Amino acid sequence: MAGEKNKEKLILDSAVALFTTKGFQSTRMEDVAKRAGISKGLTYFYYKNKEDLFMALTKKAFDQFKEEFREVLRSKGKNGLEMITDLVGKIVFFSKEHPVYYQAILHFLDVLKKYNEPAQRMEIDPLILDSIHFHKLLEIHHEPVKLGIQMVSIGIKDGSIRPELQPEITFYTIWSMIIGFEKMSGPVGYEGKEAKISAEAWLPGFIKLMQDMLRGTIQASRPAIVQTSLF
Amino acid sequence: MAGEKNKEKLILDSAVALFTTKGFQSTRMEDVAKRAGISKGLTYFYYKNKEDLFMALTKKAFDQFKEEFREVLRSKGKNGLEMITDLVGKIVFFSKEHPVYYQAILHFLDVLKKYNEPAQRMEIDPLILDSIHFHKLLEIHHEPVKLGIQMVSIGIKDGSIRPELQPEITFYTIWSMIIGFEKMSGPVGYEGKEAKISAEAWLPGFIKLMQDMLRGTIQASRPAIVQTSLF
Amino acid sequence: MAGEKNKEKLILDSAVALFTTKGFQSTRMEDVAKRAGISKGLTYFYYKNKEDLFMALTKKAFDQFKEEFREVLRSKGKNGLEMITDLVGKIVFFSKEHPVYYQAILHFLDVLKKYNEPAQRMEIDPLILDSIHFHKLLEIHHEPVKLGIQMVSIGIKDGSIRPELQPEITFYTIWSMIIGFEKMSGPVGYEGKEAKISAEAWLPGFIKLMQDMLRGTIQASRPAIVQTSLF
Amino acid sequence: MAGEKNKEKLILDSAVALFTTKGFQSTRMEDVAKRAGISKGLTYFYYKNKEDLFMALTKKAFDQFKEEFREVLRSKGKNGLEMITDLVGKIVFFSKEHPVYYQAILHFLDVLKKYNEPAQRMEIDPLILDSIHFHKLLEIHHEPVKLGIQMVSIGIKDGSIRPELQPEITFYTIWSMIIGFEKMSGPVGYEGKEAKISAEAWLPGFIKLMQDMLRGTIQASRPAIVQTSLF
DNA sequence: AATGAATGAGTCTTCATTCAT
DNA sequence: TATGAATGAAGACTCATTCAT
Repeated sequence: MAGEKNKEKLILDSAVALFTTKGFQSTRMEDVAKRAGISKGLTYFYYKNKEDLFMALTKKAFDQFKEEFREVLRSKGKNGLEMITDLVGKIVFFSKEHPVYYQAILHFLDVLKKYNEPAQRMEIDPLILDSIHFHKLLEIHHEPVKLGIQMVSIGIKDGSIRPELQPEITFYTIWSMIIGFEKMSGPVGYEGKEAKISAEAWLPGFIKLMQDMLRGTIQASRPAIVQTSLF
Repeated sequence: MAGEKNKEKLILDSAVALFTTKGFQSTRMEDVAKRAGISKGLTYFYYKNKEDLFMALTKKAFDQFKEEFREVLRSKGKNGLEMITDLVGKIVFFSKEHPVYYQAILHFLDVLKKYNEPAQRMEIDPLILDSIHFHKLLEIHHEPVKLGIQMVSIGIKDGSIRPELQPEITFYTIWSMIIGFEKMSGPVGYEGKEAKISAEAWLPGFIKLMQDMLRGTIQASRPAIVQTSLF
Repeated sequence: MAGEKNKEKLILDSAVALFTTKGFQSTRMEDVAKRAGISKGLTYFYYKNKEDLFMALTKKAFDQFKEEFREVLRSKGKNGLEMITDLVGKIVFFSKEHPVYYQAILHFLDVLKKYNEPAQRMEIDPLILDSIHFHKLLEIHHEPVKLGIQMVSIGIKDGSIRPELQPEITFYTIWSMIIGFEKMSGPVGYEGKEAKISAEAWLPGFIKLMQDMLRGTIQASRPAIVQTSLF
Repeated sequence: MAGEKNKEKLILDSAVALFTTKGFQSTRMEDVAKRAGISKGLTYFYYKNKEDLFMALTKKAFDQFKEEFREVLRSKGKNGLEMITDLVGKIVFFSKEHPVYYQAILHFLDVLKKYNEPAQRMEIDPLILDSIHFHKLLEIHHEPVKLGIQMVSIGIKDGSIRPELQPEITFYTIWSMIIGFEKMSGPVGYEGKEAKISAEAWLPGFIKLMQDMLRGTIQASRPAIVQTSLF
């Protein structure tokens, strides 16, 4: 039937939903199948095993993630610094909207770290190394980064970012900041005796610091560019 | 006998060693016991269950982590910015020397995020919530951060850090950068066709960017303070 | 194939055999599976857990038990007192032929006692309360009793049982006697210095006493109705 | 110190309390020790193992049980039937006051049944056969019964019980009834759709039936002797 | 493509019991 | 007598994966 989603996608969507609430480990393949409205066996027809399914999900996460970068690049009338600022907002939003995708990306970075260190490569689950989706990821994982670097380059050209900065190093640093920001929203949100700031209060300050870092001069007169539309 | 370590510590050390090579999931309690030279049962005498053992390990990780912060604060003759710079180096080093401790800390941040979000608190493994060590962690996890904030304050006072910065926000942002830096050392190290920089090449640039962010003015004449002794 | 028993029944039969010789506690699920000629996992496919399996067995015990009552009621040409007498013989026989079924029934009565006492309901193993078979048992456990009460009513109508007796109280009392009789066959059979009677010698006297109780008059001329065919 | 109960008794009391609420299986030796205020090891000094402890408890149960019989026999001015009636009330009360003692007695009867059947003797837990208390029980378990038989004999002599009854068979039958009565209070108490009588309503009818059985003639004019003081 | 019964390796955890002190 | 750390056998249960149909 025309209106019927293909099974492969059905399974993936089911996995996303379940991984979101129960996590990868605690989600059973049987439940993935049940939620997708198919049999357990069929799941294994489309995905070799649980890890393969997760790698497929990770691949989709990267595709979606890259799309966020593309959208920023497509936006007209913005300088490089504004693009980067937009991007930060988009990624923070992305991590809230698609927590599983975001976690999958982080997980892939961990695997990649081991993969790039010959001594640790053997510690990676063989099922992951087997997955065709993992190998696709090895090919494409840098694409979002490439787009990000492009934004920094644009910023340097249009003067919104300090000319002496190296685009690669700069963008990697920006992404680092973002990744860490997400991790830190746990302790920051703690309403206990000693917590001073909340996650919401932190974001503008965080973005401003990043902008200062990129601009290199303190421009108190010109307020920091902060998205508020997203939250 | 004087040379005899107490069993509790023996177990913890064994767990650290095994978690390092095999990971938490793949490590069997039986192996932890075996490596510690004791019986399986005794492991459960000292730690309620595997999660409790991991929480104890996490507690130790935080203690050790805090010690790194303390050491930096103790060092005489350094201004705030230098302290922060030292700290970054120390943490990067710490994550390499004690990867399990570092991972345990990151894992705790994830749990904490859920813990602080009432809707997600129930998604946390009950065994974790049961652990006395988890509750100790809730009490002390902010201590390293507090010391870090202190460093920023010192930097502001001694003029090495821009006076208009808010210490809390600033330090959280710094820590974010560091956490992200570690995560990103995976893709960065990728020697594939498109990778431009290596992790080693990134660190100095990363630190310089951070310093620029904190100093707020570009001081081309005065080179960035970069530890090289650590690597 | 026609001759192939379904697995569910195979497991139950295996459990009956093993519980008979080793008891519930000492029987391992793995052995149940092995004896049934299947894998351990399949056992858990059909029965949630060991308690669930035992409840399923108990359900079957009640069904079988009820069948004994039905058979007595179906027998033509017997008055109520003769029916009751038959029933006693059948139950005594049943307890010898299917000791596990009999024990399961007694065990269920113990659980039921707790279940009916709100303060003790929480002392029941949660796995039992979870079992769907337990809830079926709650629905049907009174059915054999109902048939027994019917027999007493028949006896009252046909004059073989004293008219002033209340059927419910009377039948419950009869069943009590039977249950106790089984329990007591232990000490009675003791061939030690002080034991006076054996279980075999007791049964006829036991039945006669019961009949006297029901008839209410001593009819020395008419001998007591005792099954001898069963033993 | 004079006021200090001896440890042996302390342990036994602790066991009684714990077995009452959690049952034998679910009670851990450690908890028995803790509640007794002593160490786990000492428990094993006084009792060889858990089964031995339980057999000691059973022995105490029989002693106490026998005391109930003695009290009835000591009471002056009662005929045999009245004594039996008193006894029933006392036992029913005993089972409520000391549920663990009562269960221990029933459990012993089950073991005894196996013990008396050579083919099943090997199915008995060897630890039970090892227990010195078990062997004491083999010596004394018939004592309460002996006293009960005595009561029936008295009843026959004083004319309150039918002369043609055999004391042994008769008393065993009475005890059977009582044991069964206790078991049946579970289903009887069920307030569901089909339950006709409650446990409280049943007891008087039960006692009357027993009395009718013993007396052998219906004496409508002389009301049944029913204890009410106990409930 | 699709099903779901069947498999069995994998592990945590409990607890009665012992023994050095 | 008394302690409590230490042992280790025992067993329930899960779940990814397979395969006959």
